[in-house]
Amino acid sequence: MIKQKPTDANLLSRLKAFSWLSRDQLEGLAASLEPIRVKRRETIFYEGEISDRVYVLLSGVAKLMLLNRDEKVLIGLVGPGEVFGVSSLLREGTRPFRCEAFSDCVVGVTRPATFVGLTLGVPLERFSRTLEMTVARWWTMLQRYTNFVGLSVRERLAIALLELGAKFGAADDRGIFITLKLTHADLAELVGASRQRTTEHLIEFESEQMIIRDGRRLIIVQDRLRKLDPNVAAGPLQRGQR
Amino acid sequence: MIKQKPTDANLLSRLKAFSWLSRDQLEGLAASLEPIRVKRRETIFYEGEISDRVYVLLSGVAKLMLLNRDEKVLIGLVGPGEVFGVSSLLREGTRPFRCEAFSDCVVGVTRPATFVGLTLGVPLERFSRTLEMTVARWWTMLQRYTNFVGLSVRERLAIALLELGAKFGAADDRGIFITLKLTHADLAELVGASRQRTTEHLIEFESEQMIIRDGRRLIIVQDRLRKLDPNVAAGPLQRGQR
DNA sequence: GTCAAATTGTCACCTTGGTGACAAAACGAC
DNA sequence: GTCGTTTTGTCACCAAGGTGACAATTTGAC
Repeated sequence: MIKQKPTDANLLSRLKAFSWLSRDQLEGLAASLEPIRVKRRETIFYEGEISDRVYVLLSGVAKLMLLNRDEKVLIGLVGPGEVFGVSSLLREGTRPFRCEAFSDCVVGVTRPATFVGLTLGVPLERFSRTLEMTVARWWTMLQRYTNFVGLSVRERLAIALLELGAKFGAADDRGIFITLKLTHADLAELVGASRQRTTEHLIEFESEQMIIRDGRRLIIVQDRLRKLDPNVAAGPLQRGQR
Repeated sequence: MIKQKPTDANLLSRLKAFSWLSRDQLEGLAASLEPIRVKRRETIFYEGEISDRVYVLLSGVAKLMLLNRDEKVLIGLVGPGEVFGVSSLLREGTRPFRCEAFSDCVVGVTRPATFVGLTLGVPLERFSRTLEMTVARWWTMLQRYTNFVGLSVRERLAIALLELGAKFGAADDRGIFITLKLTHADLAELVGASRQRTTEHLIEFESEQMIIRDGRRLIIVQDRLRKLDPNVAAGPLQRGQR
């Protein structure tokens, strides 16, 4: 990455995402953005890194991707004028995705607090909390779906059960008791599989003692199920991991 | 749905999502929330409806789902203390998902402007713009992934090409010219398919004149491709549609 | 308690799409 | 232009998982 001369407010004002900002705001933002050149194929940030910067793509195209188990999933392309690296606006702090330049890019970099202060005029903490309260679900669901790509029904089912346990579970001496009455069809919908396969996998899980069935309620044995979750099994993500 | 007596600030303060709010904020919010009882299986809102309310789940469990083509996809479960129906915080205005009570629920309903005013102390418009600038990508990607569930490679590829056209396309007399040099492998990653199948489908698309290949660049013929996109083909969503 | 409706358990069959393996073609660095 | 590297085009093979069809079981409404 190579530094460039400071960003110009006029340039920003031409990007539609910023058109609603006042002249003062544009100037403040332009001044705070540190412009950086990134060449094609170079990485802008890695998954697992601490996310303490927000980025504005000034020119070029970048791609967001996830390294799922061994294969990578392209999550989306970022075009000029888009703000990305937005996980830094949440308090929880690491990047879930990797971002790399798809073509040569110029990227403006700034600090989340500055960005939020300038555009909204509210302290970052307050904004983060509001985001967490409202749109964090999108975030969670997005990570869920992207993680699901390329996984087998067995794995997706294991993950779904763990999530249910985390959200609707009560500790029990045998594991985590799920306090919902879920039919196999519900579970199937949740993981995007057919009812029949879901039934079969549940029976399999039971025989492997990953779950216990108490009538129509489920008790999940976290430790065993977690072995099926590739994200957990692989350990925390680290920069440079292949 | 049946109305209930007004919500209590003490109840809210016990929900962890709201724990950071001041006593005053909690009281304001409690006063503005109109509590409604919803019985199991009843619908809280339909996809396609105008979204002009925010909801707080006070008790029970609700489910969010998408009606994809003929089959429904369960997107996620909402537990007590969660805020949902958050698309109303964006300016663009209809519900992408359907929400129904999974068990008997008590839901607090309020207006987005009131909600944002009380929690953030900023006008809704300003907040919406900021959301659109920052986290709208999550939203878009989430809709993308949920729509992908249950679709064939052919359909996913068609959708991806349309998206690329919308984002990186330039009008051309033959269709929309995609200004990126994408390899089949890139496209394959984007739709979650193997490179080989992607090649085959592209050839198929070409022979059906849904795309034109100009060297390694693509020109897409929107009208034809769109027939493959189940969301478009079905026409705009309407309440009560089966 | 009774009975219809919903849920679960099992199968056989068949489609979709992943994989590895190459050859042909196109590209790009020199 | 030349030559190694990418990318594209094609196949045959195989595994995962969807589907329809039932029987067995459980549930819940009355």
